[in-house]
Amino acid sequence: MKAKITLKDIARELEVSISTVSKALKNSEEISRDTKEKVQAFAKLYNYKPNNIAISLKNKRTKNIGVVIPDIVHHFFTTVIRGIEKYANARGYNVIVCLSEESFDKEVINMEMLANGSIDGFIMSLSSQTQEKGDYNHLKEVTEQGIPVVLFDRITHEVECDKVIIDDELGAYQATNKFRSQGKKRIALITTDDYLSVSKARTKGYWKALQDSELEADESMILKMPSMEMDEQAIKNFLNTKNPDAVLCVNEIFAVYSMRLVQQKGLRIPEDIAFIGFTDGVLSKYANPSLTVVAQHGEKMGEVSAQMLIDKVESEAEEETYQTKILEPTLVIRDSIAH
Amino acid sequence: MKAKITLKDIARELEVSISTVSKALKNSEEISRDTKEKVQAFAKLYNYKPNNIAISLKNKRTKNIGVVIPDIVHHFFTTVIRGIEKYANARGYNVIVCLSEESFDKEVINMEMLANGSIDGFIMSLSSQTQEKGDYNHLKEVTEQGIPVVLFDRITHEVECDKVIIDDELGAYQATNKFRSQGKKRIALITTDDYLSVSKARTKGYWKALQDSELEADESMILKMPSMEMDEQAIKNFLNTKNPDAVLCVNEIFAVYSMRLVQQKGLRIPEDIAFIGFTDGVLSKYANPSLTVVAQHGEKMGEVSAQMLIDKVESEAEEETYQTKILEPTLVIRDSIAH
DNA sequence: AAAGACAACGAAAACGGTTTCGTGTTCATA
DNA sequence: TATGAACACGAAACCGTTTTCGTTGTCTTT
Repeated sequence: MKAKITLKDIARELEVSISTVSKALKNSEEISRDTKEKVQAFAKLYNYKPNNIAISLKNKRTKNIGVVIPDIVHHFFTTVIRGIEKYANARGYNVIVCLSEESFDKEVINMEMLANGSIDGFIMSLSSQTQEKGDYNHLKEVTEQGIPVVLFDRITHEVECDKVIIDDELGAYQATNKFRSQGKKRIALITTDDYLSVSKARTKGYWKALQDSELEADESMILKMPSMEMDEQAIKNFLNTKNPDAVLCVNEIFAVYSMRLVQQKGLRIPEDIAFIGFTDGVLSKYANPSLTVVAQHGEKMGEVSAQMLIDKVESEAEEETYQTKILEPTLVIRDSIAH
Repeated sequence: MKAKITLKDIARELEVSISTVSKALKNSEEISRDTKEKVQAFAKLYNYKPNNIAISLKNKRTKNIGVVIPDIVHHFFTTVIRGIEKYANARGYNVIVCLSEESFDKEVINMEMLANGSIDGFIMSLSSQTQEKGDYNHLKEVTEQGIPVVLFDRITHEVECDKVIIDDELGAYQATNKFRSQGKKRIALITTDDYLSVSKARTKGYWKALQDSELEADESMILKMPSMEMDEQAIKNFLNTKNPDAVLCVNEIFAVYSMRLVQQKGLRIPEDIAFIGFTDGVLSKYANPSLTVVAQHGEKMGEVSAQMLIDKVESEAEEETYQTKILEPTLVIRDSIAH
């Protein structure tokens, strides 16, 4: 086992000072050609690499960014991470991932762990419990310390920071209109409870589309699930009693499961009943029939978030200006609707 | 914006030395009751938290572990990360995720980035390019520096380190036997090229099961895809010409896609043709029919890997003993086979 | 009263770098 | 020959901790 070599080691071997070595390796003009060559050759030979921690301590920059998300076994978040990772890596940053598992406490603990020097900034999406509770003090504390934060997807307006969302309302609006334009009359919505900012926006878009049309918007055509978990029975009852001819679902799973249910009843998709979901994941692509979805462009969202964060981290100016970027969703047409 | 407070700040305010503050906060016996109370109260009031970076530099422990995987938009890897994260977090460690994107170069760069003090150890799964190339010098260098490494799933025996795998051969063997016991005669395998260690093992298990039976093992019943990407045409041709009555696939996607193909031909699943895949992801669960799979227990794998790594990191002893843990796969029976 | 024991604290080194500010040569210039 | 650049390098501070090793002052002991 050969341990890492340090500046001190090189200095001792070459009988020069540590400062000389440091400067020589940075090709400083102060150091003579001779010495520089000697030092650089030696460093290369012994594969010298500066210690990241020491550098971090010195310039108070870790080149790490903390990502705190509710769940990772979820296609959307996964693609966001990929986007963040790709962009951050290209700019020399590493990504520390922490999972809140939809728990407020875990979110707080994770942030505290990272906020003590481990990272230069946060990219986060709020846990459902946090959104339900409406307590954002942990976020405020961090921003007050001067640590930049970018919130994406599941955000709050109570914290002043940069934000990246997709226009969920627009996505739902367009999807609902798509149904209308295809002559669907009984358009249902399967969603989760309103405390999730995204579900709320989607419900709003759905509602608006109906109100903007000749169709009557009917509260009872909306099924609100208490959590992200599937309640199969609830969906079954809903579909049986409401008999919709089109269903908008706030995620893939609700949609795919619903499609199976109606297929078992002998209905044809999309002729008798059409489906649109949210999130363009594997499930949509390989479902039978393949599912039309409102794509959220998670990877793009990750990239944009990372860019905003790193730009802020690296900007000297202490401007207190925050922006919210709104990404446009797009409808990915597949076989669960007519086309 | 209130910046973080340091030991020095407390010392100045309270007119004691830095060492006294440090000791007081650690409840050292050296310090008088009075002083301790004063310091602790002050620290609490100003929400003092020690700087992680400084501590890392001091004791040469970062409490970070580096995870380098080929891809994150892949259910199996995602569950592994979750397992790692949960376990590591419980022991006070953070997880830095890097993606190699199946590229050898990226894998090398990522490891070098992290190996200079950023992490205490690695958990990795090799990129396909690395396995194809067979070049493991970057791993050897790291282990020679005394940085512990745990390899999982996509491993190599050329590097001395801890390893965690599932018994892929056994999984394929059992799946194939399942088909046999249900009277299937023409059992096909859809896999990827052999350089992926897991595919190789699965092919071996499949082959062994056939050789152990009265059925003849036939090379032409194996379709090897050149990469992880779907080649839809190749699968179509294969199924049409070979007419299997059972198909084992090394992942979910091949299986789900194949099921759709044969359904379009009017075949019934599982009566006419049965399917088993690998990886117990969302796709299997929500496919129509739902897919029987060899579950790989990714989360468990992550936990075990993290435990092995952290144990090694925290063990003083420089034992040079490495172990390979083999997890048992289990068959998750769903509707794509008779039951 | 001298000696040791002990309590309570501070100085300083160390972790591994970066950077500012000397300092001692050498050389050209007036 | 005295002056002053220019050059090449080193000393030391600094980032925020931990920890060892003094150094005081007080108290007990003989």
